[in-house]
Amino acid sequence: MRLFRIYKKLYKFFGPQRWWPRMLRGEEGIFEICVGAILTQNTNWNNVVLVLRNMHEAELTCPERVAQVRAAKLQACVRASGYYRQKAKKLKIFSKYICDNYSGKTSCLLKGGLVGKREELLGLWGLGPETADSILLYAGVKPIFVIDAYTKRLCQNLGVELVDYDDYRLYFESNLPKSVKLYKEYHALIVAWGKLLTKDKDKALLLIK
DNA sequence: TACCAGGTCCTCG
DNA sequence: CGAGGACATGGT
Repeated sequence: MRLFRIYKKLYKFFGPQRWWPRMLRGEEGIFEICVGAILTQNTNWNNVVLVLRNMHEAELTCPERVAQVRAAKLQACVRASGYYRQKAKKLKIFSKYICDNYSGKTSCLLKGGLVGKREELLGLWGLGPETADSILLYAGVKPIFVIDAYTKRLCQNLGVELVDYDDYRLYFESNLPKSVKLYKEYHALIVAWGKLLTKDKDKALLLIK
């Protein structure tokens, strides 16, 4: 298993990543993961942290509050993570979905089937496959492998060229043990590797040889 | 100072 | 479909 061998190398080099990073626990912690997953779309995590702090101060830590807060106020909170009008709208839509269908309990993600929930999330405006899968894996604790831009770059360097998002996902899922813990850690390690790739390309490539 | 960051949606051919 | 553009801020 080549993918597992690479995983072990990355783990040995970078150590445990402890994803998903968050300040809150319990119900609010689950919601915070979903919010972060939306905010980090094509955006540096540092900017996301600024927004999470704003939202915490504004007590926007549950779906009910986000669904009800004035759009202009939410936009102001979200500004630092970029695309702030779109992202405020995405947070509203996701929050309303949780409120209307699951009584505002983001922990609904922990229950039910993976496939059904994935379809629901993908049906929401603003949630594409990576965001939906991040939510399912890290908030819903469901065994689904998250594919991001770095994962595709890793594949490129392994000589694996696929087209569709799901083809990449199934490639990882079918070549690794089905484990939430492994999927969480591996995705986080790939991001760490991706960052190294931009800083020191030779070192990053050597690491996966 | 350009360029990039843990994507997604929309439009047009 | 698929390519191309829009969305936006903060760090280096």
